[in-house]
Amino acid sequence: MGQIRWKVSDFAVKKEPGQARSKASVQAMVQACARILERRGYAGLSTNAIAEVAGVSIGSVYEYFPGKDAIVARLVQDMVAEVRAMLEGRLALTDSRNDLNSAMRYFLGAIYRLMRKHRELLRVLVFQVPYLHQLPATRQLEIELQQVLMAGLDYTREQYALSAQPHTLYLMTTSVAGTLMHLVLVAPPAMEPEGILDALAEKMTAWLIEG
Amino acid sequence: MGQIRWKVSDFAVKKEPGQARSKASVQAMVQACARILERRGYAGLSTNAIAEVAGVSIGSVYEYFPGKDAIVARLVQDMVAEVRAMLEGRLALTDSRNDLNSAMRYFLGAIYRLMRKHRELLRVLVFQVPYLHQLPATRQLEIELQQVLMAGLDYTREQYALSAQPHTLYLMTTSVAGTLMHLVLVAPPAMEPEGILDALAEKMTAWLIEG
Amino acid sequence: MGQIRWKVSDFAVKKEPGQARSKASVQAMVQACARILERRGYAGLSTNAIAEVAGVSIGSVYEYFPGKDAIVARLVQDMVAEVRAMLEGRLALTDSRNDLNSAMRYFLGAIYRLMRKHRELLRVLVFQVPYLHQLPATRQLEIELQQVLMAGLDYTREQYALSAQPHTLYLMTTSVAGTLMHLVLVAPPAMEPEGILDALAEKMTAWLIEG
Amino acid sequence: MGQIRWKVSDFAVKKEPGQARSKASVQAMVQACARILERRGYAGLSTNAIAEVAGVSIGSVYEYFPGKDAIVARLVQDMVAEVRAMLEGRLALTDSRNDLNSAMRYFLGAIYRLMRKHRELLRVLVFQVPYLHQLPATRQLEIELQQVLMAGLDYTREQYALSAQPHTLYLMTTSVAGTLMHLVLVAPPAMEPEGILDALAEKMTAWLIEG
DNA sequence: TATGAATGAGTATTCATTCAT
DNA sequence: TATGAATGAATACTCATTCAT
Repeated sequence: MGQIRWKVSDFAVKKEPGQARSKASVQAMVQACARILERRGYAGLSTNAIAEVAGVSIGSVYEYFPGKDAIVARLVQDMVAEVRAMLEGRLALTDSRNDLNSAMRYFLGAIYRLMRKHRELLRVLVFQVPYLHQLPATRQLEIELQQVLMAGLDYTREQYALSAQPHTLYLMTTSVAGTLMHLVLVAPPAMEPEGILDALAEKMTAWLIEG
Repeated sequence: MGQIRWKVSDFAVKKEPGQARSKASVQAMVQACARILERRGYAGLSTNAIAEVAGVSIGSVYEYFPGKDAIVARLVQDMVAEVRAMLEGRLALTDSRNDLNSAMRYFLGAIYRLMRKHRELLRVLVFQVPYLHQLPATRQLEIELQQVLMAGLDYTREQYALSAQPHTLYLMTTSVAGTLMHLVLVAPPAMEPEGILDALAEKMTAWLIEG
Repeated sequence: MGQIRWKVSDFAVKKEPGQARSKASVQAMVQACARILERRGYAGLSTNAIAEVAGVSIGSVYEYFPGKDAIVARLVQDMVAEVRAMLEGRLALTDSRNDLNSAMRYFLGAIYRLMRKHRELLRVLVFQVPYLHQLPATRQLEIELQQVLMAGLDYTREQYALSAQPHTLYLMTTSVAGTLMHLVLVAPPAMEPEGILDALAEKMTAWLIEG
Repeated sequence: MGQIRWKVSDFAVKKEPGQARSKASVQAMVQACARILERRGYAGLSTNAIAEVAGVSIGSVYEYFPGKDAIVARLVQDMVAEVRAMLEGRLALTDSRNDLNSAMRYFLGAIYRLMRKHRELLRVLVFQVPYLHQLPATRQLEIELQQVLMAGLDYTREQYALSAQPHTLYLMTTSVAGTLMHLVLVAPPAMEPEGILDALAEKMTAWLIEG
């Protein structure tokens, strides 16, 4: 019977790899986990499969992780780190003083491309991993995205006469998330995304300025 | 090993129940499926569990369904039928000629309440059932929602000077979906939904009218 | 890591066999368990081995028992039932009024022969099964043996001028148990048991009569 | 699959520790083995656990012992040495010429207290370690106990008119063993042991003198 | 000598599915 | 039609043991 509640320890690592060889093994397991999720889905993920694809023994898997879910958690953590690094890099380069709409469009595009890059993995994580929302990394990402948004908002508020209503920030995040998710995971490839992102950026900017 | 591709026959019924008793059995299985999904998640769903909860023998399950996924498919079909019935009922009662914003708000509220009612089941279906988007009923629902929206749009277009841009309809559906999903499945109960739905309706109406 | 505390449910049967075929399967599993314990010891007992020796599938084992310990518990239960049946049969046949020493010798011999019969199985149960003393059947047997002894004592007390001291009954049971255990499980076969049982019966009778 | 026959080499040490540090490591492993047996039982004993509790590496364990059973063997050896030392010390202090019953009582009490001291460890060794009776130390202890008893008997035979029958010595050892085992490992703590030991000593002395 | 990462055979357990009754 | 006993492939996880450093 599948479990329905998860303990923090399900997602914790057992032992941090010390030597270089250990680090490589752990990395191989996490990568193997990603490949299997993409190709076989969460139901096709097993510790034995991870060991095989990673080229390590099953014993080594349990040396470092208490079970497959901890490897998934680590994978999500790594992906969140990638998002964070990308956002920080972009933020340093951006100058939203000139044009709020351009800045908005720029970020939407960046996030869209990152999601596209991990399309199949993202699909499985979102639509199949039952505990995704309980993972520390997921929770942390949501918090950080809010902070980035709020910081950007405060920053630009000085430049523009921003008059966002109370719920606008919430509607923005959920709307953008809904659109990007559909665009990346559901919409047919035929649907041209650039125009949609243009329109989305425009509308979001309008929400910010006009309230 | 979990499968990654599903055939149409995985979701088909084996035999339509003829007698009243058979109908009751099938209904019991579908209801049992719903209860187990809510309480134990997709990983906790098994054909044996369905038989036990439904109070029928495991043999009977395979008499009517090729496997558990066909029962899930049937459950989704029933839920889609419920949505459809609700929407049709609402549409008949609504007169959007008077106030586009009120009509919009009215529908958002109706959908929100229906989603709330099936909160936990919806959560499992969306975040755990790997083949949800491949189900005929799911695909059909998306098409019908589009049609309802377009029909409503055509109807109201005569009343108002609607000037929606090419992508507006797409952005509306994805934004509304994203907001409702978050509101129902992710947001803390403390977050007061009525105000958010007010704001959402207002913004969506504005998109329609102002383009 | 091996467990150190056992729950009652570890020893309970999952489902009572109803049909004749089921009963035969369960009996085959219990017999297989006995054969494996005799030949390979408790460390060599596994659910897979039980299934193989019993000629049933591993699935069937778990159909009726939650694990191997429940099968061991059932085996002990059956053996206790055999002891009980033997004792009751002997008691009905015995007339201790004539000769207390003969009656004592008679019972010691009967118990000794039963223990001899299950020599290797008994050895493994006593010296290897960690939870033997926690089993309901074991506890029950101890209680019943005390009762039989006390009843016999009360009965014979009327015939003889029995003057057993307070601790004599306790010393009798532990001494007899110690001697029989050693005789059956430890002593070399060369050691002629009949003479020892004669001497033991004589001494135990003396304890009873002379206090 | 657990083994059922043990070779002498399973219980032999690989290498005698030379330096002081090595001696300390070996001692730590043996002590760790005792602690684990007490707390987790034989099923909870593993070489990895021994290494961890002893604070040495798993490699070191295999440097000095061929496996966990050799460590158990060494532990039993140490315990037997403790019994031997205790007995020799007691024997030197005892003068059984004055009172045979007092001497008997004295020894029973000494052995009882030693068994009490190692109660839980003794329970696991006796009821769970499958090869306990095959261990050289165990065999040696049985022989020595017989010798001590015989020597004491010869010595006291000169003082008293001892007329023990052929099997009396055997019955004494098995009865005493059975009673002490039950008193230490099975009987509830409520059962007052001193009175029982008094009665046992009295009866055993009587066997010696009266035959 | 000492370390501890890595190995992999072995064991418990589940669950979709079949088929004799 | 309905039943439910039986099957066995698949999966999670442990632990004795080796060997490169």
